[in-house]
This record gives sequence, structure tokens and C-alpha cells, in this order.
Amino acid sequence: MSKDFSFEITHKLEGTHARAGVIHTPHGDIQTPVFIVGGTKATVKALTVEQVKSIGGQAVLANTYHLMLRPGADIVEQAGGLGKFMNWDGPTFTDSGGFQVFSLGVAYKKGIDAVTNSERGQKENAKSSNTQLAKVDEEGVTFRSHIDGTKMRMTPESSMQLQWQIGADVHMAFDECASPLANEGYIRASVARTHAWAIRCKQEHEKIWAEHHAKGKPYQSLWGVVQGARIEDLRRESARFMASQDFDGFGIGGIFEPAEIPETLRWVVEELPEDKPRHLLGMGSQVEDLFLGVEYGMDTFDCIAFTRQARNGGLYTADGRLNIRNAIFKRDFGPIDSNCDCYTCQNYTRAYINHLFRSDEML
RNA sequence: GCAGGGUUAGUGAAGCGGUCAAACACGGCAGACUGUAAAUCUGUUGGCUCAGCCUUCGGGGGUUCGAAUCCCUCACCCUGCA
Repeated sequence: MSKDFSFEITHKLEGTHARAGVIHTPHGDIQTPVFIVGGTKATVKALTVEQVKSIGGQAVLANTYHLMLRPGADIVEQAGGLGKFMNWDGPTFTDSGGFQVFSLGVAYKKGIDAVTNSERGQKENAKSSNTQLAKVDEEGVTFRSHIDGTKMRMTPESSMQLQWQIGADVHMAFDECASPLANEGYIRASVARTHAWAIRCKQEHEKIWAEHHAKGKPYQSLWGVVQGARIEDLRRESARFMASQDFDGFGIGGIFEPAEIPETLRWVVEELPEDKPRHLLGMGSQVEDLFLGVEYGMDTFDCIAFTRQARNGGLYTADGRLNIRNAIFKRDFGPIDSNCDCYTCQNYTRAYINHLFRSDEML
């Protein structure tokens, strides 16, 4: 069964783990390293697919959990798959829904900061959170829909089935993203569970692939997700384990403080095979983290931070970040970034964007 | 002309004798944003030489230990009746 999916490395940077390459998918090539654009609910918020393309977006990552709730994976399948559904003809990724186990579980109503070591996080963490929408057991996860409270169940097998229905080119294995504040015993048990789930994902994936192949449908790849928090032997063990399972690529999961990224990635990259792509899941809220990730051998990245920041007035320029809502931009009739040739910088002023944000205008 | 009601910080609006520099909302000023429960959330918002002090509740004058709150008066705005 030939798999219409491969990865080739075209360049390496001496003295680092950085490399450039190409991921070949049934929906076209992805030049790496690259940021995969967040399209959680089968839309890149506030952008048309043409706009995503015009700024260099090569691939879009959607979310299994969100699409399962709305509109339903079966509807996406009937529409002809994720790309067809959202009019994106390029490569697509789906996250497994594993992260929502975390964000609807221990991080529920606290935000991710609350489960990191940041000062603000510790303060937030002290707030009581007496309800969680997700509970983990060895077999899988029981959720309550954040939309209407319906009790639902997700397992490695069901995540695979849903992802095949949604039909992205890259699927993530169903994992548990443990809180970095959990005790070591919990984290070790969680990584063991993630490994057991990875085997089940792989088995289910092969089974579905055989069915699809028989019908002449294209391959959809499966990437294993490395966990292990900040514990070196666990991270290395997890990476070795995932490397042994014949996945098409790897996701690196977890929640990091920026300062912890280099060392953690180094542990993982030293254990992973060179010839397969590596995706950093939720790479951080700073643009600089992207460059750090490249240096430490990551090929693809995703993060919702930048689209969210943009929606809330946080804009990046060659000179750094600015908050376009600030009063100093009220009468600034220059472009956001004078060295940028994008549509917005070419046609609109800071004063106008400032006005749109202050007016809650959607443009 | 007569009779009622009203005038509170940038705006709207509570307060009706002390715990009032004055609730709340909006507006303003900033901040946050990690595999998106986020077009969301947080802080702050009279002044100052800032654990205290000063000036504010339409203007002026009273009562009281104490007034945004009670009384008199002036101004303006509404609503009825002539």
C-alpha cells in the first residue's frame, strides 16, 4: 500500500539541529520550516483562504474536538473533507482533541497560564475551579461539550475514526497533555497512558487506512505525540517510544515556559529519527519561540496565540510588537509596518486600524 | 401664571443625614493572550508632596457635631393645568 506522503530534508545548518525540507502530501508540498496556520473550527478566524495564501500560509490545522461538536465529523466528510469544506486546496492537519482533555480538564476556567509556573499562573491557580469538563481514565476521556453540556466520550480509536472522516493530510495521535504542575507520579502514569494510546491509535489508523486504500482513497498520515513534561528521562523515553512505532512524523506536546523550550526540545530531538518531520504543538506566545524551535530541529509549528493577539490588537512589525488600540496611534497615518508589502500595510493606516478596533468593527 | 418632578464624576445612572471620592454600566488609559470554551479576560479611571491630605454631587445662603442627602433662595430643564 503506497503512502502518498513523504518528507525530504534539503538543507541542514551546521552546529544546530535546524534543517529545511519539504513535506509531500496528497494536497501539495509544504516547505519547512513553517508555521501551520490555526484553523480550529475549519476557518482561519477573520481571514479568507486567499488572504491566508497571500501572507504565505501553506497549511491549516483544525481541531477534531471542535469539529466533532460542530458541525460533526460526518458532515465534514460528506462535504468532501476538511479542505473542500473550507475551500482550502492546500495541505491540512488535525489535532486529535487530546489537548482539549487538558484545556477542559485541569486548565478549565483558569487558562493555560494557571498551570504553568509563571507568577500570574500561580495566582490564577489559587482560584477555585470546582468543575471540570473532562475526566481521563485508562480507556479514554469523558467530556462534557462546552457548547451544550452533552456527555461525550473520546478514545484513541474514536479520535482516529473522526480524523479520517475529517480527512486532513496529517493526523495527530490521541494523547494526554498533563499539567506541568502535576506531581511526577501523575506525569509518569500519564506518559505511559499516552504510549498505550499511541499503539491503539496506530492499530486503528492502519485498519482504517486499509479500508480507504481498498476504495482507492489517498493516504492520511499519522504523527505520534511525545510527552514527558520537563523530566529528561521521561521525555527521552517518550521520544524513543514514538520513534519505534513507525509513525509518519512526530508532534511534541506539553506546556512550556519559554526558557524551558531549548533544553526540552534537545532531549527529544536527540532521540527522534532525523528523516521524519517534527511538529511543535502550541509553540508558545512569543514569536521568538518559533526561531528557537527551528534551531532545535522543529519543522512545523502551530499556535493560536498570533491570530488571537491580532484579533485583540496585538500586531507584529519588523521593529517589534505593538498594541494598535493604544492612544498614540489615533493620529498615526503611516502603515503598520513600512517595510511590509501585505495588503493591509499597503492600503491602510495605523489610525484607521486603531479606529476599527476601538469601534469593534469586524473588518 | 399655578402645581408637581428634576439638575450627582467624560456620559448614563444609583445614593436620600455619618461606614461617600460617591454603587453600577458605558466611555477612557494600559496589560495579558501557548496543539482556541477567547472579536476574550485582567488592572486602572477626581487631584496631590499619596498608609495621608485636598477639592467635588447646578449657583448662593442656612440647619446640624456631621449634608450629595434637610431648609431657604436663584438659575435652567421636563410634565400637567390655565
